[in-house]
Amino acid sequence: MGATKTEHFTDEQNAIAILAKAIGHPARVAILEYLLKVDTCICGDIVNELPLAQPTVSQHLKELKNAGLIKGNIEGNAICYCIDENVLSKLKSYFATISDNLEKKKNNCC
Amino acid sequence: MGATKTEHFTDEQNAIAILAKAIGHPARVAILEYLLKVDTCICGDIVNELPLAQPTVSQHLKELKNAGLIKGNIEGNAICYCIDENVLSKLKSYFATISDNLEKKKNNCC
DNA sequence: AATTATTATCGTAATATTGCAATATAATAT
DNA sequence: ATATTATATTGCAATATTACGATAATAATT
Repeated sequence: MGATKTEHFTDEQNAIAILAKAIGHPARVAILEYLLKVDTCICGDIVNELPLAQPTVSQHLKELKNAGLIKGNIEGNAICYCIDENVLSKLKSYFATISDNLEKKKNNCC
Repeated sequence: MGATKTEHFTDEQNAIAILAKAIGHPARVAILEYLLKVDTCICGDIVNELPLAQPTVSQHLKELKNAGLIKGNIEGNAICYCIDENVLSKLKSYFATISDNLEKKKNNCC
């Protein structure tokens, strides 16, 4: 035991969980925010921005890519990473829906 | 090694990461969605809704509570859990900001 | 061809998460 | 008081994550 029982949940639940899990580390939040900040997305310097060793950063980038949050293009020598707009738009509407529904209900029982 | 280097990131980055991490498991996504669905929030039956044993569900609830996503009130014998509106509103605006900024930039380099 | 720069992968240690059986706790009901 | 119901905690095994040094892979530069 110890492995997540993915098969018992809906595809949407798993999809949201995968995205949230990928964001669930401050280094990856920092990477996303950095990618958002810089105009161009030539991103070799993410390593310099973060207080982590290069292999660690590379691993975090890989996880963000696996989750679908970022895309990477080979740019000659380096690699150009950037956020996938569509996925973030999906997260935006997911949390908007939940928050708006809560607002509507206002069952302040807790 | 192996522990997250929390101290190197900003408070906001850590806060978002903690929330996202808590949502980063399909069982906890399912719990949130269930809490959203039911009108009242007397929630002992979450265990029946999920394909997991009672201690496992209790643990997931604890993690959601630790992250601040849900609140719990003792309701006589049982416990009444419900989502913290404020925290979800915070997530809503965080992802809305990112998504809207991306939309504005439209630097489709990847 | 050798060097340099950039990113990825491997291997591994430390730590965290997941899941559950067994047990404990707390409130209600009998 | 005892049984019942609802939830939490403990302890533990299986698995996953985090971090990094060492090394590999790839492409540009000299």
